[in-house]
Amino acid sequence: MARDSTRPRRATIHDVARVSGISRGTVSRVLNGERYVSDQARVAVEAAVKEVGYVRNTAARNLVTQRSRAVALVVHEPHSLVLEDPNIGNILLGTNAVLSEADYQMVTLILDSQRDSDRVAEYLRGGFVDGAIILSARSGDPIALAIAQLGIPAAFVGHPTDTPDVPFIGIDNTAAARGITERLMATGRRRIGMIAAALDRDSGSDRLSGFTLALGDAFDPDLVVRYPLYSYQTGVDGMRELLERAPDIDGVFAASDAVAAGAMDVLREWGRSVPGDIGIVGFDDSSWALRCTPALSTVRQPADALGRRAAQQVLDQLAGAEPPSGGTLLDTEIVWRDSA
Amino acid sequence: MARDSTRPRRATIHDVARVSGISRGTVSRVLNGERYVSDQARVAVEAAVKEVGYVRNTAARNLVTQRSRAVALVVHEPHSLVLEDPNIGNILLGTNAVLSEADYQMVTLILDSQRDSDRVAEYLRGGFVDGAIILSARSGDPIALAIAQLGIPAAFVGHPTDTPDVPFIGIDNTAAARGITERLMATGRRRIGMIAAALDRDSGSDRLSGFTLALGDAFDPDLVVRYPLYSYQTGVDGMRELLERAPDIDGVFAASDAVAAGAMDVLREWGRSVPGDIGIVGFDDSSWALRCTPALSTVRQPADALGRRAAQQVLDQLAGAEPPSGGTLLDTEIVWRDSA
DNA sequence: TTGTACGCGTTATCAT
DNA sequence: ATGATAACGCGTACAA
Repeated sequence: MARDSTRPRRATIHDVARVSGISRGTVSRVLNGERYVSDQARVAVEAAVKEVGYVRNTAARNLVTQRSRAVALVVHEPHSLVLEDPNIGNILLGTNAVLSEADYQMVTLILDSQRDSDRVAEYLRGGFVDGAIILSARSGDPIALAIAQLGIPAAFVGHPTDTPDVPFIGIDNTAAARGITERLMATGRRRIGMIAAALDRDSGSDRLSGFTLALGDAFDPDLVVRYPLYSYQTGVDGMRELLERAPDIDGVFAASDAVAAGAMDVLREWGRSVPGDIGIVGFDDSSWALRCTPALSTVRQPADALGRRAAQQVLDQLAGAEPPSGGTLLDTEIVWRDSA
Repeated sequence: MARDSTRPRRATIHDVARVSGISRGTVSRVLNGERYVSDQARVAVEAAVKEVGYVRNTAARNLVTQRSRAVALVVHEPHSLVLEDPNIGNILLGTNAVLSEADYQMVTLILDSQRDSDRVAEYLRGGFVDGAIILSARSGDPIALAIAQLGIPAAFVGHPTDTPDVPFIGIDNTAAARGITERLMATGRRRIGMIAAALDRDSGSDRLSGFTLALGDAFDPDLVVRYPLYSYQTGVDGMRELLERAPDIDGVFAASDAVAAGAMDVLREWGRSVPGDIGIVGFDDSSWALRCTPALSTVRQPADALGRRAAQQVLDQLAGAEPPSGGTLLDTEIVWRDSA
């Protein structure tokens, strides 16, 4: 196809060389601030650059230098979840902070459909990025596959079950869930239920495991309800279901703060006081937690640190370090407030 | 720098040609599914591709085809705002949907510091994207400058004041704010205040203008408090300030739903009933609105549509259309619930 | 239908 | 210190 003739062609090094009467090689050297260029040449080149309005084509440069100084952040969440999950934003900011500090460009790729999936895989293969960080990959993820096959430096945030080769940064959801459930038990509750969510991901199923472990013999499967998403609506529906199944329930572990918020609104509606009649705890320590009345007891997840560590992991590999065989688990912290 | 010798070199068309015994030109044709290739050649090439594990270097292809099939979405929000603003996620999803449909890759660039700003400008200039969509650019934005200087197809979401050349998609904040304020006045309130925010952006200052216009002679500057961010905390602080200044206040226009939520929590704390003692309205119709008790009356902003239209605008320009000289304003809608 | 050769815009090597 | 010239990986006009 012929070049689009409506917009003027971008100036190239060629043009600068022609106008300044200096060879391309020297022009390139000036542009990159290398030594061994005369002041005379430098001045002439700089003038020519201004005259023709030259801006470097980084894509072409990358072709020859074989690197792009860009790292992809792949966000693999369907639709609304991107909006509801408070951790994503913090992970993203943490990642960006570290990459930015190292003068790498973070390129965020959002997956919202199968079609996106294929295109993102193509993008990753295309040589536009030197490495990748993947958020919450699912089982059989084509992206994870592309990464593995391509062998570029990468790290997962979260713990994908079926891609053992790539390092990951996560938290110990099981231990954290167990911890806060035990704390809830210690307040003297006898009938404790859980609103579980996102069981197709390690975070969701691990939180349920932790809950089960904590209760031990006291575990009653009827007191667990399961929903696909970590959402406010899940809390609303889940709490209603629990109250109908077991009107005598006196404690609830919600799989996330948003879920807990939904549950608390239902409790108010039903005239159950918190923490008087029912104690409730959440997970994430997101902005939801402080908005609840009473303020929510929950687990603090170091989302920002997760992003930072994942980014650092990729940077290390870029610098030549071997990727660690296993993963890294960051510490969580119980934040005890007034809801239990 | 010598090629990194630790990782094996990626296979190229060259390798495929060598292994299959077919020329590079024909290999390229097979790869692009062009006509005029014999089945024999096609089969041989496909076998060789598998054998050497060839994947196309899209970056190199872009260099010769002079386009990337990627569009940048530049999110220019400091830190926490990315997390709090519910519109951003929806705009982002709308944009991605349209670009994805047209088989364009959306590349999201997050700006969180001055350093990011320079690097993103460099990225935009680098030839990695065919166009750009800019969210909430500020005055004197270096990104907006780079866009204008570069002359690539672009569109703003929101209405930057000092970059007149680039088309924008927005809403009429002034009219919408005026509309909901008038509606609030119609409920019989006499002392109406506003918690204004983000006055450094058109959305913030326009909402204040609309409020002022609606009140007309009844406008009392003492009943307006100003804060930098559209946040829950702004609502908390702002409502306290208003109550201290004017204990007899009976109506509040909050600059966003998050602000309104903060304000309502303070009102509860102070023992003022909503809507009994005080009527309150917000802006955005985000998830905050339904979480408030009572449910918040607010202005619905078509965030998803904003993203879609901006993307379409860029695609049109990419297809050769002239950028419209002015901007496009999408309709808002008052959603009247129970808080006023 | 296929192969050859050139160009995309840049950096890197090697003389000079 | 500088200028030719060869890559980088790919598409494509042209010739065959």
